[in-house]
Amino acid sequence: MFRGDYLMTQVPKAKAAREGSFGFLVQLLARDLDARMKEALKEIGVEVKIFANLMMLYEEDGINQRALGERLNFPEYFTSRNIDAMVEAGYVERRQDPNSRRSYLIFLTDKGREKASQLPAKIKAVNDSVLAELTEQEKADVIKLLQKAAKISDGTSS
Amino acid sequence: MFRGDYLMTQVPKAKAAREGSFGFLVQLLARDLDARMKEALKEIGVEVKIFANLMMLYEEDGINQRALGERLNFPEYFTSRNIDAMVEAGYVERRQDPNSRRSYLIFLTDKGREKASQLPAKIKAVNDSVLAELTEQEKADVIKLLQKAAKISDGTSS
DNA sequence: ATGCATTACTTGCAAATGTAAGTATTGTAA
DNA sequence: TTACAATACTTACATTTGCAAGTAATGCAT
Repeated sequence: MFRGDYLMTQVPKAKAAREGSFGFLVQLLARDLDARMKEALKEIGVEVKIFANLMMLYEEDGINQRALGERLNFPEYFTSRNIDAMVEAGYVERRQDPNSRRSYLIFLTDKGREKASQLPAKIKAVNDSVLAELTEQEKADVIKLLQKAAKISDGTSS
Repeated sequence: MFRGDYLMTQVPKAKAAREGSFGFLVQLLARDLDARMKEALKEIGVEVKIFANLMMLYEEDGINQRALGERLNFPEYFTSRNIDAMVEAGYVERRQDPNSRRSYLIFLTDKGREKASQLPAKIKAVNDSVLAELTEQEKADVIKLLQKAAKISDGTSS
């Protein structure tokens, strides 16, 4: 066992309170997810900070930076720098929006598309590993509940 | 409506994929929680980065930095600097551990305890506001499921 | 009791982040 | 048409972060 156990007197109550807090759990899981994602992405040489934008563009490119950021709830400055990094990595390119000289449309390069194509499997693997303890039904349930909390309609409109 | 809508062609599928991802939802909620907490804490003049440790100490002080960090899954350097900040704010004090000259025990000051006493209400308010769309049963469900994912036993052993 | 691993904590430094202020372009209203 | 607001994006600067390396004290095996 470990020395310091004598400090543990009367902790259970505090522990329960904290671990029963939605906020605490979400923060804990967010950090865990992030660490696992970082690991998984290392295998394909993609930085974790880039991956969300890259995935987004894989689903639809030719959008401007503002639109890209909005879909991920990222602030603009972040998207701006993120795209700098992706351009530098050779994953995307900025093209002038034919309708506005103040905005760019972002397009994946072939290299970027190739990298992005590897992302869905990684994302799924990480999500599955974090949710490994849950049954399929429970996974569906927790996602539905989180969507409700995040005020995201679940799309199933029938 | 807003210009740029012409860009939205064929987005629904991508949107659904992203919003159905556990990881995406957790990150989204984590940022939301953080922003709301920051707001709520502003009212009582407590920095968000400090609040978790302060809350922890309110539940039990007189523990060392390592133990404190472990309970929150925070890295040591973070706890170290966090305590610096709390000491500076006059919320806690470091006392030599009578059993070891290489560790400190952290105690709340009266001022710190007073601040900390205001935290539970704030935490509850933020959690409630994020989970406002859910019924009581759903709240309990989502917390239980997240605990299971985080491999935290829920304590109810019977 | 000596040497070496471990524990507890801190810190230097490079990189990442957030804020606020900047540029340039476009919309809009008198 | 001109002036003022709004949009799209960038960047300077101060702070925060994270890693790795540091200090100091302790445990532990020989």
